[in-house]
Amino acid sequence: MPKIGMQPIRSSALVEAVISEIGHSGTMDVTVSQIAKRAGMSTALAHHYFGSKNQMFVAAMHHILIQLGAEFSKNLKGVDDPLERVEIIIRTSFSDLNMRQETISAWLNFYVFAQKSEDVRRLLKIYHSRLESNLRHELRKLAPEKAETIAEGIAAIIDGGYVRWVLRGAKNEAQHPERIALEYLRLNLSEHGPRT
Amino acid sequence: MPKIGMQPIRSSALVEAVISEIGHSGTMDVTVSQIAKRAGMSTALAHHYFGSKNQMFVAAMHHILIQLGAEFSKNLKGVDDPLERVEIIIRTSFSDLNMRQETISAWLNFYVFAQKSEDVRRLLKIYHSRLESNLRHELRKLAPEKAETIAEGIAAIIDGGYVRWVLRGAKNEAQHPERIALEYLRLNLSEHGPRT
Amino acid sequence: MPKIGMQPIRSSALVEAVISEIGHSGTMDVTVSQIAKRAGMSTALAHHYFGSKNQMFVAAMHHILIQLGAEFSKNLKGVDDPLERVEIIIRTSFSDLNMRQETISAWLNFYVFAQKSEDVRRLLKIYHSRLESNLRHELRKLAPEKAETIAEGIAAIIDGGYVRWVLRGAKNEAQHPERIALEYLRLNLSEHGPRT
Amino acid sequence: MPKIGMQPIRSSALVEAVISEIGHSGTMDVTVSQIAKRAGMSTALAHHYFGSKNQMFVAAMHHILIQLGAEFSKNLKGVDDPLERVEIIIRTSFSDLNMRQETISAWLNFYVFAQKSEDVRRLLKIYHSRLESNLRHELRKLAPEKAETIAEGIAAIIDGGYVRWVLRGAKNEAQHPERIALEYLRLNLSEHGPRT
DNA sequence: AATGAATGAGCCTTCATTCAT
DNA sequence: AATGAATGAAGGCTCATTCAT
Repeated sequence: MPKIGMQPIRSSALVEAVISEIGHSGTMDVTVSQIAKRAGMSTALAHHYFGSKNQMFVAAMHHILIQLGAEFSKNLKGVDDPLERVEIIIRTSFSDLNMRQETISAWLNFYVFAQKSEDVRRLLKIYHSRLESNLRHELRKLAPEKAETIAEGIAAIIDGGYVRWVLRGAKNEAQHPERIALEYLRLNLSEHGPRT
Repeated sequence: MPKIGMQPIRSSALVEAVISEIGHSGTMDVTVSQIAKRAGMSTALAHHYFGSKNQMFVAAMHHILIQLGAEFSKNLKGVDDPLERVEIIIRTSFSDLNMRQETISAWLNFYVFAQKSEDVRRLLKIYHSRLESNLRHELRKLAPEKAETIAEGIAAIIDGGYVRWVLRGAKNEAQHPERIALEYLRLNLSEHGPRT
Repeated sequence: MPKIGMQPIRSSALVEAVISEIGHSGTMDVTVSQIAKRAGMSTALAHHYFGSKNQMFVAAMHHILIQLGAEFSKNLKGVDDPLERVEIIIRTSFSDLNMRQETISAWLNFYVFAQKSEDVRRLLKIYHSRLESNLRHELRKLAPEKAETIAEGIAAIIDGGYVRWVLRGAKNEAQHPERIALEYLRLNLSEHGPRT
Repeated sequence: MPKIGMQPIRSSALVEAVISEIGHSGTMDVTVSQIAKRAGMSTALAHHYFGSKNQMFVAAMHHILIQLGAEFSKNLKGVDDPLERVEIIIRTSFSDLNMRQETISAWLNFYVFAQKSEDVRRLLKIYHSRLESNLRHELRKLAPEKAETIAEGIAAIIDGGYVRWVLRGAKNEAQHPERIALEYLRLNLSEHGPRT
């Protein structure tokens, strides 16, 4: 009596194990053993489902991006005001979920990994373009001639914020990247056409 | 009397080889073999001078930071105007030398490595505090009540800029982080008290 | 269901290979490769089962002692006469099995190894105390006031006998340590109270 | 101005370093580095004088034997009584100098090494034959028909005594091998022809 | 579906030894 | 006489991956 329908269960257990393990160790130097053990299965089974360690990483990256995308969608749903939408994008980027040391650590590692894995690089690029195109789309309505630049600025502050947040043990609310990004946005817009 | 004074030569050859090798492969998954070969010596000699692979990495990080610090010093020498000094810090951060894919790649990898190596973490922290304290020092003269925030913002744009620059193959001058950072600075200051 | 129950088979194959390899080479400078090859498996598997070369040695020592203990038990079973029991202990110590160059060589090496390995030192001490306590127990019935000394004497002759036997290639029956030990015992007892 | 006549100084420094180092570590797994450092010179110079690590060991063994031989000669000088001579041999074997953990440890290691090195094996054999022939020579005057056996017995107790002494941390004077050996001698002789 | 068993390949590290000076 | 410099060779150990069951 073989169990059926195990595949999705096993897969997501593994994906979460990958993220968790990377987050804890801070590196991608995690063994398939560690991952499999945390996912509660043998290494052989892990390979059975993913074929290779590499693909486990890719799947994990994919998972993070899907999840992040879903979070964006959910928070943006029903909101029409452009400024509000941009602010939501910023706030979501720095949500508690995304600021967890574990997540950022995995994220940072995937940035590095992208330089080796074509697959991950592609995933990241897609994610980046989507984020920026979203930003630009709204910003064009707010500050047409600077939209591109502001979008890139916000994106840079987001990425830089992650990196610095995880590196600096101490958390200083005054230096929370969310504040920085929102302020950056406000400044740009107020210059263009002052908002109250 | 034996052949003498090889140590500094070998050491710096190794350090450069480490950076170069990490830069090329994009990962810290480089073998001591590769490093030693690129530095033109045997792995045994590499170990003789550094004791372990880990310490080669630490030395390389150290080297990058020292070099960066020197570049800052040089460019800032003789400049007194606070605004000018901040702009120089930004421009130096994005100098051609520092924007080389090789350097940034190594840099990014060291960020990750910092989560494993106490030594590297310490080095990074020192560097960060120095950079930020420099920024704050000048910014207090320009915008006292926002100095902290602006400093953090600039630092975030710098780090985010690195990450995104190396990730995105294509270079778009409009999105060059230097422009973003300078504009960010200008905006903040012009709001505070318009400059000529 | 995988091939199962290999562990004990592999373990004992390895243990025997260790003893055999040490016996042949006369040193503990044997590589894991040699051991694994003689045991018919890869070095990786050897490490899988024992974790480290050191533990292979410890396991081998353990094995020798267990085996020796079993031999003693077997030969002593059902024998009640104290003198006979002491003689059996001596004879068993010098049984053909225990006098094999291979075994003694391993034995001698473990003596040396004990100075490095806490584990082996403990094993040896336990074995020694057990042997001596056995000897003393019987000797107290035969020569109460000299039991301790005789026991130590016999033990010394046993250990010295091993060492000299393996060192001296030529075997001279007149100098067989068994004879020496038995004679030593006889002398001590005859002085104390003549036997029939 | 090359220094002249350094050779004997360097040699004996090295020989002592070898013994010392083996004694401290309890193994022959000492590196030429360690030896050379303790002898206050470079490894290159150590090789210059001895050619190879192996020969350093051989020289050290040689040194120990020479020194032991000298001790015997000194103590036996002028003594004519056979019994007294045998007792002196025993007492010298267990002199404080020879019972030092360091010495015994080196000694034990050389026993093992003898199984690999033809040179050391030869040295040991010569030493053994000389010791035994001395013993036999005297014992023939005391107990002609048992001389061989007694000699071997004493020798076994000596070697066994060393081994057990170094193994057992605790020193129990009642179990000091010297006492055992002397008692063994007395017993054998008293049986043959009682002495007062 | 699942896993113990097994291994090839490779990596870091150590070390005896040689050489030029 | 003396040593820093340098390396080839080898060893212990790890790990991703495959396979038989």
